[in-house]
Amino acid sequence: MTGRLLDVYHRLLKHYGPQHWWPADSPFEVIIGAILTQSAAWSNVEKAINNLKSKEALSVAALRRLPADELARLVYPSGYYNAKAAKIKSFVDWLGEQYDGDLDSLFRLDTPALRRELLSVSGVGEETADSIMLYAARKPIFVIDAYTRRIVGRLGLAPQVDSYAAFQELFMRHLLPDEALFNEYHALFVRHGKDVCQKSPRCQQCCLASLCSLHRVP
DNA sequence: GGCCAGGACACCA
DNA sequence: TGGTGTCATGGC
Repeated sequence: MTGRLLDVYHRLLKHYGPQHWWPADSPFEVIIGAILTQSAAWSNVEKAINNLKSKEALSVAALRRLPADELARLVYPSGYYNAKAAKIKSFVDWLGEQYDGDLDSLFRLDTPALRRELLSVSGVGEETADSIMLYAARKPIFVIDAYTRRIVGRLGLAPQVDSYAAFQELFMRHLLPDEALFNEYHALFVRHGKDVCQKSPRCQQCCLASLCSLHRVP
């Protein structure tokens, strides 16, 4: 399995090149982006983040001061704006109260403790927590998203149990814990998912077509 | 006009 | 425990 997973990775990397993830100027911006991108197109998240930057609201202190309705207005383009404003509020209030607003002290926790802590925050689920750990705290943990599940499924590599943990285990068990590898691999899955696998007919020309179960003789 | 996008959570059986 | 509804804008 290790060889197959690395083969897929190298094919994607060769085809698309490095993705330079996460597209953000700071670890804190990664976190806000991770919340805003929940079930949203990244182009819409960029608009919301630019709104926050233009109001100089992209900091723990500024977001804690900002009234919820005003925050909702700024993140409006990313959709679910009331829900996402509440999630951002819950995160920055929690970070302020528990860690004095200091991300470095949060990120000093070991990986299991950090994951538990992040999951305790309302609005932070498994994918968001893992995205924060990989792309903001730079911990070697594999992020699973809808694209990853879809592509892994088409490759015929999906685990028996259809759960986040089972998909994550597939990568964590068979790959060495390598933050740079996990960073690039997940970014490539997303790139490939956007680029090709949303449109299954085009998958015949995609760089993974020869591995894909859609094109194997049953 | 319909579908989907780098999910999470409450609720119900 | 697993399925379903809700939250909602913007691009194609």
